[in-house]
Amino acid sequence: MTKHRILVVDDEESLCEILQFNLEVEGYEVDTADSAEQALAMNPERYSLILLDVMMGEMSGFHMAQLLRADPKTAHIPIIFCTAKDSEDDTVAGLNLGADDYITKPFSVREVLARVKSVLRRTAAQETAEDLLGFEGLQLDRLRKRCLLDGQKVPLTKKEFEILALLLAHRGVIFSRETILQRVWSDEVVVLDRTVDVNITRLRRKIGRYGEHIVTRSGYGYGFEA
Amino acid sequence: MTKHRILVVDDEESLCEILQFNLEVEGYEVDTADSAEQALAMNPERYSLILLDVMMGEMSGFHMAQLLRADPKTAHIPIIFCTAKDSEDDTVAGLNLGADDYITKPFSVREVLARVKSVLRRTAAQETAEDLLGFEGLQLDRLRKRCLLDGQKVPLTKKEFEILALLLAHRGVIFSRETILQRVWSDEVVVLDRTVDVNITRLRRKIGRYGEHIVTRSGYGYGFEA
DNA sequence: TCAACCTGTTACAATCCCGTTATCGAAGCA
DNA sequence: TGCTTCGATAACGGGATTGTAACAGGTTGA
Repeated sequence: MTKHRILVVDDEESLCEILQFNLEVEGYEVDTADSAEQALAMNPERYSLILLDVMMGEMSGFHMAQLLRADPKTAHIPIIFCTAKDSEDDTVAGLNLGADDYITKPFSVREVLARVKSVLRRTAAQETAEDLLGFEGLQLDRLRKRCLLDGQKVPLTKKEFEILALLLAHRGVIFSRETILQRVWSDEVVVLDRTVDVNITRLRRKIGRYGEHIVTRSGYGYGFEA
Repeated sequence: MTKHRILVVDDEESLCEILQFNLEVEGYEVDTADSAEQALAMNPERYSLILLDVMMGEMSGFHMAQLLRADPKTAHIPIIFCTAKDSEDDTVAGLNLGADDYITKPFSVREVLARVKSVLRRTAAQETAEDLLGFEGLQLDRLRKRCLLDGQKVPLTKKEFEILALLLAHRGVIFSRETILQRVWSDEVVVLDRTVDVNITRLRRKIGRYGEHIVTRSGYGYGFEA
């Protein structure tokens, strides 16, 4: 398991530092931003968790969360809200924007660490929860890293397997090449987006008649359709 | 959303009780059976999910799954297998019987809950499409980048899709060509505003009788009207 | 060490998207 | 009727997008 990267967004600099220090002690890689604008400018898609202050200067944390959710590159990233207010309205609104948890200020460092750990564990569990992905005679077993076509083993390479798993786990959804690169390749690796094309071609050929279920939406990307 | 009913089939009574208790805490309605025969006798078609032990007395879980799949009344019900063995043969056979997931014993209660939730979400998600934009028999699915006319797929190009999405999202509003160019094309790209006309024409033709709902306001622009 | 395999890049062909242009019709106005 | 303006539409073609074969560097394993 690679190190988790966490982005802390709060306009109180001292708070950012405290959180950064403590999270880094726990073994996370941490960056901080003191405004939503700054945070959005530093490639939020690279992080596996975002700690977000609700009350900030220009742009509120809620608004930023909305933007993150609207972009397919960042829509899946878990968000923990920090809020000083404990009015129900705020909380409810925040949760509907896809917050995965929230903490009310003032909070103890211990509390934050617990929430972070819990959210990361939960989302990690979700991603591996569906070990079996299938469509008719096509079965993916994520535990055994194996693909079966009508009960017959089909040797997929790692990349092919991961791409098919991604598409199959979100049947119907169209993923851009960029998103596929980000989710299947790690963030650090830089490859051309045409690489995705080539892997899709190889994948299509290997899964026989299900190849045509991997559809191309010109200008958008690829998806798995029934 | 009505409460989900879950049937737990396992010959270990204590295990049944533990699962029943925990699933009920999570808000599910749960019944248990200690044999495949008993389970089949209690109208399995009433359940939305079946948790099935592979190794049981007379009839194996696999065999029971086969029977469930053979009956159209129960063929659609998702099944999660519980198995102590992890031999390859068992798994392969299980997959072909249409298991939606499997868990190997010993398992934690947390793990079971996660799988149940995940499988139910997946099967439910297939029915309720998100991100839908529609007017009567005309549907736009933004995630799938797809347009349906009376349930029939209509192949729209990217530009056509984006324009229709814009108009449909703001029904009744008249957009100037300039605004449409700004929103659908990016700001950098420079094209003649007559280009919009042409794309509108192509779009109108493709969406059949709904073409006339895209109205022209001479001197102003275009909009979607009921 | 060699062979087999994985995988990113490149090149080229095929497709089709879509911007431009030209022509025509409709509406408004004198 | 003649003129002008605006929009509809057909047709063309350049260029963007995609599919795919081939190649090469890297890795793995015997």
